[in-house]
Amino acid sequence: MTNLKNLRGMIDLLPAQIKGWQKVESIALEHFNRAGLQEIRTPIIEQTELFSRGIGENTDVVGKEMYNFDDRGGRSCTLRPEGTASVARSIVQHGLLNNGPQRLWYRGPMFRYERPQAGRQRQFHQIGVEFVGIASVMSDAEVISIAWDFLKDIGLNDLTLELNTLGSNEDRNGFKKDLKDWLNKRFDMLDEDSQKRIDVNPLRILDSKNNSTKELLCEAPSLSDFLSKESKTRFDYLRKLLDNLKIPYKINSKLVRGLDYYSDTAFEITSEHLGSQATVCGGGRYDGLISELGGPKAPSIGWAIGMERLIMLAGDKILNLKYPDVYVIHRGEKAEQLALNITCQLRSANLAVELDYSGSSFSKQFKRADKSRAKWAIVIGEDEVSRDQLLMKKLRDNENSEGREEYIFSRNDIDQLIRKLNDK
RNA sequence: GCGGGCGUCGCCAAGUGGUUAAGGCAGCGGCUUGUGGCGCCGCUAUUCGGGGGUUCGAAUCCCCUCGCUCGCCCCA
Repeated sequence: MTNLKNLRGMIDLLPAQIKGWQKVESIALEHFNRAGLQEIRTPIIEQTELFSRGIGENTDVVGKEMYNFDDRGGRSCTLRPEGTASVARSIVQHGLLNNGPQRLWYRGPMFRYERPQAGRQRQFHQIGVEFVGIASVMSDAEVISIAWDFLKDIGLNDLTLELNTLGSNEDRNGFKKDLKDWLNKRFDMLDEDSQKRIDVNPLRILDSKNNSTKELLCEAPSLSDFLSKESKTRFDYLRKLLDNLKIPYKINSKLVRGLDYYSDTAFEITSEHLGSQATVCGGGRYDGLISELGGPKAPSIGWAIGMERLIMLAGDKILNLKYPDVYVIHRGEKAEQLALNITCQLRSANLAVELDYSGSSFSKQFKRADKSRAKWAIVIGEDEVSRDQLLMKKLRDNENSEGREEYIFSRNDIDQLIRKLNDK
């Protein structure tokens, strides 16, 4: 055993698990293609400033969870903790909005320096969608429905869509001021965490898990009283659109979300089967981010799904493993060459073929062929080579242990063999 | 960042201070030199995540460190 190990929270995805990932990714791609989205890929390292400005200096993500380092030129760099800021930067930098609104998706690793636990790693993977430059409430509903339909299609059932509106920045600022005053008057009754947050990020206190604070907050001013008419109308309309789409949701007025750039629509999709990290998808509207990063005014909305959590929920449902169609057994030098040729020819015909490399006895090779769960074996030995023939034999045939199906083909008649293989 | 549990072969594990570290699965070889799924036989950890210490003696006790896991904070 080597003493080289993975870094904490950085996990390997081993071959046995990858099938599930590929399946999920291919289903996602289908959904995105149908919705007419385009993929964007951005670097996993950015200037630190992008995140501190984009996500917000006072958020937990920026304050204590980023992987920062100085490169050899002394620039402060950060491994991206999320995807939206990078996508926004890229859009601004390349002027993509000159071509009209952007409807994009992305995927890739994200990094957050946190203590790992179930459903949380330091390197994890997100797949996300961003609609940039679209203000219409329709886009809110559409973006949510893309996530919802995708998760349904993966086979996830007991999911909850939690929905809230954060109002416009002005709405929130007014509310923040009132809330702060109200909280300061009751400073001694708050838990320690919340006391620290009053000036830094009072909204997050609403989300407190501390019981006495929770109780106290029942009396607190409510954001809904500060919502502008526009924000209210927008939220009501979104609800109506979701009702029409038959997407069930639960209003959660405590849902604040940890990134500063959100405004108006905020949502999470949660599951009870994830342990304490219940959120599988999180997103919301970020109307100010693009201009904050030096771009034009471009109202936007998006979400991100945590792949690891999604895979955990999906479990074996998505697996349906693919076994080889054919296992090629051979013995002798000439047979070996022929076996390799046949293998490649069959693969060109779109068949999944496994070739034995062991050089051991036929008996052993047959055992391995069985283990591979292939449907057919092709046997090439000295006899076959001298007669220019191929023997094809049915595997995994439990019923007839005596007369198992066998076919002999001429070496020059591969097409016929392929036809037989495709028969069933 | 804080607090619990854990770490013995590729996997699942027994062993809790006395000397050869059970067992099962998988793997490899044989019974069966060209024919399979069963069965039987054999092989596979100089070593117990890593380092240091206590001891005549440590996988077993102590310290440090790395990793995993669960909870808090927060998020995907």
